[in-house]
Amino acid sequence: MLVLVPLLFARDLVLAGTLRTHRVNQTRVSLAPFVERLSSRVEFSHAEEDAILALPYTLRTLEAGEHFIRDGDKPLHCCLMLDGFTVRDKVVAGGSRQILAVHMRGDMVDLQNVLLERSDHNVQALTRCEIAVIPRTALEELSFAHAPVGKALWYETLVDGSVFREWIANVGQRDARTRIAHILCEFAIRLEAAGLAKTSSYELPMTQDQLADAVGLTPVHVNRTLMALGREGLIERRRRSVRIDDWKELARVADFDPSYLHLPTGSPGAKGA
Amino acid sequence: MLVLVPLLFARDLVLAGTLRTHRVNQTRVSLAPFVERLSSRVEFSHAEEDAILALPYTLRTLEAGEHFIRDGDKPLHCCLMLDGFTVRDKVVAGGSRQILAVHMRGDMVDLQNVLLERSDHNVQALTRCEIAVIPRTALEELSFAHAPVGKALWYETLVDGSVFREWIANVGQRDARTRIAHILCEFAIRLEAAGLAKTSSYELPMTQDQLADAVGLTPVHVNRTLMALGREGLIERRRRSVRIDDWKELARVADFDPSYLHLPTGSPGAKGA
DNA sequence: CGAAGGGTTGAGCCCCTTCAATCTTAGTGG
DNA sequence: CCACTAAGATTGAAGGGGCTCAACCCTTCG
Repeated sequence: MLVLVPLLFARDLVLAGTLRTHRVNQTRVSLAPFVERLSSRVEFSHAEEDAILALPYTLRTLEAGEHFIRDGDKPLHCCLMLDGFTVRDKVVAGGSRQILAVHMRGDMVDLQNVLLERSDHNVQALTRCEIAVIPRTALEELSFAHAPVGKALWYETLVDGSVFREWIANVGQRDARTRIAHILCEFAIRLEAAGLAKTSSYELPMTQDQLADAVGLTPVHVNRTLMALGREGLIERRRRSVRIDDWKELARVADFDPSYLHLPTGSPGAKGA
Repeated sequence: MLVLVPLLFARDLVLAGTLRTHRVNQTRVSLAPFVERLSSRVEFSHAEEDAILALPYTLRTLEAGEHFIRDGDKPLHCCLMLDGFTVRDKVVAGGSRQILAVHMRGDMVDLQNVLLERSDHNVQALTRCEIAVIPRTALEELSFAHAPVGKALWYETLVDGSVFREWIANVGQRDARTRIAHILCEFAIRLEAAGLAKTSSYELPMTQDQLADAVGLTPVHVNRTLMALGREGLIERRRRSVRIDDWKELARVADFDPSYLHLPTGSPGAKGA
């Protein structure tokens, strides 16, 4: 089931030529962003950094639309996003689906698999993705062998939970205009934090149908609302590309306060407050 | 700010007379249900159990409606529910609020405060509550000193996250009838798991206004929907008391599958599948 | 150049909201 | 024991935000 794809991963790394011959080196390079991400919140010793870099993993490419984990599976691994976008979703009776979270480079998807045996939702690739597949047992052992690593991973799952809470409020209480503006703001901040775009301008990683599933509206109404936001001069769009013309006003309309993202201090999230 | 209330706590304990003189004994008695809860998922040694029981804490009574933590606070403690009900909620622009979670005896509220510095939501008492207030530093130290304890607490927060995901799907995709039936089913299972009621009959811990805030509907529509569920013979109500006449049918209508609650095996959740 | 996926727009409808009134129940004080 | 009160539950009527259905358009790609 797991496929080694040694030549296709983190697109901005230029070490492809050496990968096949330097397996250890490949390992160190691929998980390095993971170490950086975790260490933005917890201080690591060199030994701990090395332990993270020594985690066993398999590189894998997912095609757009491919399901990686399905509701009810008992996954034996977690995946670290190296490139591309994935979503987590649930399908309810009647067949409609709710997107629960969108993940991008640097995110650890489904870290709850470290401890929860059975997955309660699907994980699907939005775009072609490169992921590092890490056995749950390795993550569990590492977490408890090195307390700071465990702390950092626990922290990640707590932030996950915080975003879920904001999403409950988003779909539960806000009208379409506010709801969509809010998710546009969230993407802006998170994409910039991940080094994938500037807050003022980015490529939306999803279609309007998918956006609709994320905010609990119909695609038709998402479209009308996006058009309206454009007409009001808050954003400009051309297909998937989004430009935020008036960040402050959009954030106001969106009722957006980035503190729920719990970004490390110094991140762009600060500007949104 | 923290008040010792030595005579009012876990109502089914009959040791009130000895509390003032046997501080150590009081401690052990009050956190015992906490040990039991955690050990349903992780195996503890005697030393670990003792370490949990030795956690410092303060007993406190909250009056109905009282806010315990507010959005933006930097809480230095977590609270273990000994009796009563609390909710976590967020208030959005415009003033409407979304209830994010309902907590009952045995639940550890706001365990994310162990690592996240700033609270992103409020915690409010629904009814009069007895809680054990535990310093976050004590929980953090314990978690990393005793890996199984850390594992159990991490587990608790992951289950929290799983419930949040289900709530996103609930408010995002389901119609009023399904949504309300779903939350009634969730309460039934959780109340029974907490030993507070039978699945077939329980006391709803909230008013229809509060229920409305939990499911993202108006109180008026919640009322109409409850009345309709009653007319259809799925439930019977008299004020807050709920009796489920046809569990299987209600669960079907609710699109309810309790696996998202990740209850320990052997819990009543099994029957809902 | 044709097909396919996704974006855009219109018309009509319905679920849920809003506003407002009435009813029920529990609690209080005389 | 009963009036009084307040909180919460219930019901009605009317309106609107978002849905459904369906058509059309635009871009990309083979």
